[in-house]
This record gives sequence, C-alpha cells and structure tokens, in this order.
Amino acid sequence: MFAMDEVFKALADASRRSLLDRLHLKNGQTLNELCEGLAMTRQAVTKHLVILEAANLVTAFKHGREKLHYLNPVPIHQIGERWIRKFERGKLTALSELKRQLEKRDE
Amino acid sequence: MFAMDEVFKALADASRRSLLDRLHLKNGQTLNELCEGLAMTRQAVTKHLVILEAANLVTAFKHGREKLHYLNPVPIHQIGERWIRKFERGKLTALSELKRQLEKRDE
DNA sequence: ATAATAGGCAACCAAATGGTTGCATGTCAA
DNA sequence: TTGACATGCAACCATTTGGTTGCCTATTAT
Repeated sequence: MFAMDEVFKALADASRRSLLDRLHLKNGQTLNELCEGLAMTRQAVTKHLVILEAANLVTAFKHGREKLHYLNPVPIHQIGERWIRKFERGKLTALSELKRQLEKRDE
Repeated sequence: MFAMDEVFKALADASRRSLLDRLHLKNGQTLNELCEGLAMTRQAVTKHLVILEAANLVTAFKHGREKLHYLNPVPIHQIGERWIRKFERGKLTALSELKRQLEKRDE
C-alpha cells in the first residue's frame, strides 16, 4: 500500500505528468532518452523521476550503465477507483443543488 | 474550459482534498462551518477555498453575511475521463513489461 | 444603536519546491 | 587502458506554498 498523498503531489507538476505521458507512449526509457527535447537539465529530470518513483508511479531498473524507467499504472488506477469515483456518485445531486442555488440568486 | 493543471495543483494538498470531502458529505456549507474541527485558522481555510474556486472545484454564493460553498464535481470527473482513463488503457501491457523486466533481473 | 457574528484583506514568515552548477562514479568501447 | 558516456550526489538559489497575526468591513440580532 502506498500513500495517496504522495501520488497526488507527484501528479501536481506538469513536467512530471509529461514524463508519465512519455513513458506511456514508450515504456522502458533511459534517463537521457527522457531528457530529450525538454527545457530542463538532466538533474532536474532525475529529481522528478525520484519523486515519481517514491510515489510508485515509475519503477526503474539498472541495466549496465543505463537506468530503464517503467510506468506503473496501479496508483493512477487507484486514484480513479478510490477517490474520483466517490465524487462521481454524488455528481448529479451536487449539480442540481448548484443549479438551484444559481437560480435563487436572481430572486 | 479550465486548465487541468490548476485542478491537479488544487488536489495536491491534503487539507484541500479534505475540504472537498466535507463538501461531498454536506454541500453548501459556510466558511465557518468548514473551519470547524480543523487545526487551521479561518484565513488558512479561506486561502484553500480560493484555490479550489480558482480550479472550479468549488463554487460559492454570498447569502447575507454568509458565504455558501458548493462542490463542483465536473473537473474531478474530467480528470478521470481525460487523464486517468488514458493510462488505464495501457495498463495490462505496461504491467506485463514490468513483470518481464523484474524477471530479467534474476538472470 | 450597538454589539456580536461572518467574512475579507494585507503583511509577514518558515519551509518546501523546482531548478541550477560542479564534480564524482561506474560502465562500455576503441 | 583510457576516453567517452550514463548516471549519481551535493550545495546552492529563487520562488511558491501554507500558514500565521492584526485589523477592517458588512450584516444581523438585541
């Protein structure tokens, strides 16, 4: 089990989400590969990857002098299941209350 | 349309997520109501609510001297639809690659 | 009218964040 | 074996973040 807070924090940064996107397009990339085309130093990317690994969103393996990064979709899935779904259940009632309140404004 | 980045950033903080939880339990609460039982000043809560409103996760109406806060579940739903779903599609292949890699380690 | 209540605004602060540079280490290839 | 390549580590920096305190304003109730 891993802390959902770390996952949310990791997802809060656009650079990190884009790294996940890149790994989604092509899994198992090296650090240098992931750096290509980014307006950031390699060290900055490393820091982001450390955070992603800590949140269990990415798992990395050393292969010789290279480090291969793999996407772990489980935490993302859990955010969807355990958190987002909860709010989707109340969705319609919440919206109708909102609507009612918006209309009340014009009285 | 609202920026997904703001939504992710707003969701990154546990206090803010707990405010959303509270509104999910009971919609249309006042500022003071939302402050009850929290280890935070009213002003801190205000700041969080401002961020949640900016991200469109909460909509507020003034009613006399009170301010009523309503949950807007749409952005949360969109995170689920536009972002989380994308990663769930590649889930099985990503996991099998991970497994393959883990096994390769022991060679 | 006046006191109590609900909220807003602004200045300030410590800690976290996202980034940098410089240098060190480990691995592969010529 | 020696240079090039892939990555790691640490110090440093500016900005953002999450929080505080103090005071001001608007609305309601007595």
